Amino acid sequence: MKRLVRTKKDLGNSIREIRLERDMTQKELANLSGIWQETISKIETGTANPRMGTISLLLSALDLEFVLTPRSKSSLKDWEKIFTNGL
Amino acid sequence: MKRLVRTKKDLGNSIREIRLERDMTQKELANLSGIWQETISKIETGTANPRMGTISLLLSALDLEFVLTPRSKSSLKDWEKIFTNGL
DNA sequence: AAAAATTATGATGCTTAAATCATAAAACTG
DNA sequence: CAGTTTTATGATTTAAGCATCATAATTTTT
Repeated sequence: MKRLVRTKKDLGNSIREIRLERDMTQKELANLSGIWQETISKIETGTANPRMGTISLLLSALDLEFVLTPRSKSSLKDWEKIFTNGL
Repeated sequence: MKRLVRTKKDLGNSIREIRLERDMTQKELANLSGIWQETISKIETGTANPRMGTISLLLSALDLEFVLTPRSKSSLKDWEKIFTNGL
């Protein structure tokens, strides 16, 4: 399943999903990545606005990477997302 | 051509490449994204460690997105990259 | 080469990410 | 339900991002 990441909310949701798929706790991911559990919590909930360096550590710990691609068309138009919270 | 982004250096290189492919100046990208030209310069050169919010604005301006995927195997082993600067 | 445009760099100020500690809240487990 | 684990939150401190202005260095154009 393809995980698109455009916003910090997307990022947090994806990281949480993947972490859980692997039966990992935030503490375990924290140990692996060198990022604090508290920080991971804030990133996953979308509270934080993490730096690229922090994101890199998490990607590395989860053995993930970004692939930069042209945006796929969304089923929702941008103006519709204003109402559905999809953006 | 697939652009892998693992580090802030990767990010800067990719953004610059794509910007140039589109014959865009940093100033133009700045106007489009709302990020200052000076900041874009620092991001492209890998000097800065940008926040996800900043990255999002650039992705949006360039109509790009990240796809989160398992890491592809590199042709170089990690220890080799230490010598080739590939990391 | 001179002029113009583009990019890089350096400083300041404000804001905030992240480390760190403490603890509260929620979700499991026996 | 009590106890444990996991996750969330809040405060404090330090470091750094980003806006902003100024200007230097580089590249492009004429």
